[in-house]
Amino acid sequence: MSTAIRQVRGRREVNVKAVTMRKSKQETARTRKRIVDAAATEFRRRGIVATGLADLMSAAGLTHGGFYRHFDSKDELVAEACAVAMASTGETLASATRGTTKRQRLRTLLATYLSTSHRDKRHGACALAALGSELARADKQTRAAATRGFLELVQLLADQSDELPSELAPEEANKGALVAASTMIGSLLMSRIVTDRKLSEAILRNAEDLIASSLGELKSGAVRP
Amino acid sequence: MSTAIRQVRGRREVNVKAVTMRKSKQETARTRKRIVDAAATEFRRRGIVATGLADLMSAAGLTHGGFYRHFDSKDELVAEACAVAMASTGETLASATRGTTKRQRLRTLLATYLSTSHRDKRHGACALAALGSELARADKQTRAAATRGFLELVQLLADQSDELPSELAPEEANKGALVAASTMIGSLLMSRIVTDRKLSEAILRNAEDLIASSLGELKSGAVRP
DNA sequence: TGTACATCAGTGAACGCGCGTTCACTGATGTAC
DNA sequence: TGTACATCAGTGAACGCGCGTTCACTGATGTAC
Repeated sequence: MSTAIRQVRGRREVNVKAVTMRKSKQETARTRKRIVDAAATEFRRRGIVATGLADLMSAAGLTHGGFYRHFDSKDELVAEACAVAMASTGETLASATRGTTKRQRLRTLLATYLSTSHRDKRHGACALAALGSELARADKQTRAAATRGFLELVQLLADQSDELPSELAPEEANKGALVAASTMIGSLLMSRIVTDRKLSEAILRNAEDLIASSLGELKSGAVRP
Repeated sequence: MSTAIRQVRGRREVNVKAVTMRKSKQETARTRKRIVDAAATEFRRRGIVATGLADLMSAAGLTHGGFYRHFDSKDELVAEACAVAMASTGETLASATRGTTKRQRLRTLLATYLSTSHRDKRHGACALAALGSELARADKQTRAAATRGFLELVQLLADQSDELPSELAPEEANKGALVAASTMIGSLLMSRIVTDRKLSEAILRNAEDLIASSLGELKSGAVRP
């Protein structure tokens, strides 16, 4: 197969160098992406510090030596993997709410994030809950990626309560969403730590209910004392 | 000094063997406690996986070889250190509320937990926020210790809203406290991850306000729709 | 188009290092008589 | 009380291992003419 591809390239090389080059870069980029994706999965499964580069590279179908053709250091990979993990959670939530009515969206979003399957499928879960305490010690780039992902989650929640009275400052409007996001992350985290199954489920269910009614209240324009 | 102690023991040995033995065990126990305390501090500062036993032992003023006179494995120490860290957070919160009026207690508790100094002084901070994602991957004993600490925090919060209408089931009464505890942990965690100083402070302040008014609402007996 | 050379993604051995754990040893303390 | 022996907390060297990183090498691909 690789021979065939080579021949095709050979025929085209004089006329479409740019395209050929782009194709080559694309293949390298694809490998790089495979490594980042494997990292996003393995870091969330086992933790950042506990996951070695050799494990990671073999999860991506490569040997460890090739790592430094793509990254300057493990830290660089951590930052990228974190960004990818955050984006994939964002997409999961966005696609879960797609096709539901505006009214159902908040409930669907909460039910997805605070589900037992999200709790148990850690390798694909929200990186903030899966890696939180390690992210707090990570370098600036990684924390910046995590911050962006967090703000996306806040925004997604704020979008569900945009029927707020317009006289409220946008900062004020985001207040409930900011706390709701922290509650979701904290609840998912605690549901994983706790050794009692019923308690674990109560944490998730209660958070779901309280956020729904709390943001729902905002939605109907109720003002707190 | 140790010679003097020995002489005293020498004089007593015939009559009070039991006491002499107890004294010896006490000294060993004190050393053991020093190791656990150092671990509780260092784990929270650097993370569990990232902290080596040699670092830990030298932080306790010992060399690494003596570790296994006190513990069977690192995991055993992790579980104990986690329990100690959780207990110390409980004491910090309890002593902060001591001397304040019943009415002020919730606010004081929230202000203490969600303060920037708690955010920044990680080595003495709440283990659930400082070690959360590592605790979720820890063995059963460690997670059980974390669970006990979490439930204590929940109880402490529930105690501030014990003026609830009595017809509510105790389970229902704890619902708000359970979510409030998760919110506090999630907020403290996120305030550490985020790269924007103002955002970090907004996370803490907003959580404080919303929990205060949310549990305060429960306190006055208001019923949600 | 064919040929000679350059590039560079990927391999696998090797680097020094720190990890958790083990062990022979020490010396202070406790025990027995 | 004094003496001989046992215990055991603590030391520091050593174990095998996996870590992040480097490097000489390979071979497929791309480039130049």
